[in-house]
Amino acid sequence: MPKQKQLLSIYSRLFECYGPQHWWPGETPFEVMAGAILTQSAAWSNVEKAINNLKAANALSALTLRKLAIKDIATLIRPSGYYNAKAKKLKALVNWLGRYDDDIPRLAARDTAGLRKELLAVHGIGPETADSILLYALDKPVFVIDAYTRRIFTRLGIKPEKDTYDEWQKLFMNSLSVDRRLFNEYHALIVRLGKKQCRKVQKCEGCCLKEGCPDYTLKLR
DNA sequence: GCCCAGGTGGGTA
DNA sequence: TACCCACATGGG
Repeated sequence: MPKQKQLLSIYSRLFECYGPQHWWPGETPFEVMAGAILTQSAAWSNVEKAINNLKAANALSALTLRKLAIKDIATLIRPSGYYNAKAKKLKALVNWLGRYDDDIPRLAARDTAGLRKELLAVHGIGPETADSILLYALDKPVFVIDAYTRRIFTRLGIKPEKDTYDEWQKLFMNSLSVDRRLFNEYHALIVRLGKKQCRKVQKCEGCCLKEGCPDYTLKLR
């Protein structure tokens, strides 16, 4: 089967099984941006706690975060883990936004490639975080690659020659139509499936995505 | 107590 | 370029 058909077929099966995911879980573009940093190597349940702390302190805006000291930001986002490192990263993000007067619609109007390059130059924003911001906060058609994507598709026998972020992204973006809604839903569904991975390989019932589990098939639910 | 979660940056060979 | 490691909380 051609790669394009395989990817669309997997997407259909995921969508039929789980339905629309309504991603990203965030009320404003800025909340999405902050969430993209806070969720780095962290469970979303912990990120929610951090975001709620920021909301309660009226600190979930670029303006407030620029005024706050790094150690005070760190205290608020403590539940998300790596709080000192992430406080610095949030500072870098809001300082960058300040160069555009925190005008997110104005940002969104700029070209995707140029924006991506600038995001990657911000401390704490790597390719996955940059693409999450582009797709979920700025509505740009880029495919987000994460650990789940690599793990699931490798086990399905679909992977690029080189195991790099850019190669993975090309695999999806060259095989699918460039459609932000498709990219949005597809990535959200991948995470939904990935989160179901079985923790006990010995008792796997077909849901496990871990390396070494003999029973894995893309048996959903 | 142990494992892991929607990564990234910095240092070393 | 290709590895290592630090960064840290909370749920299963």
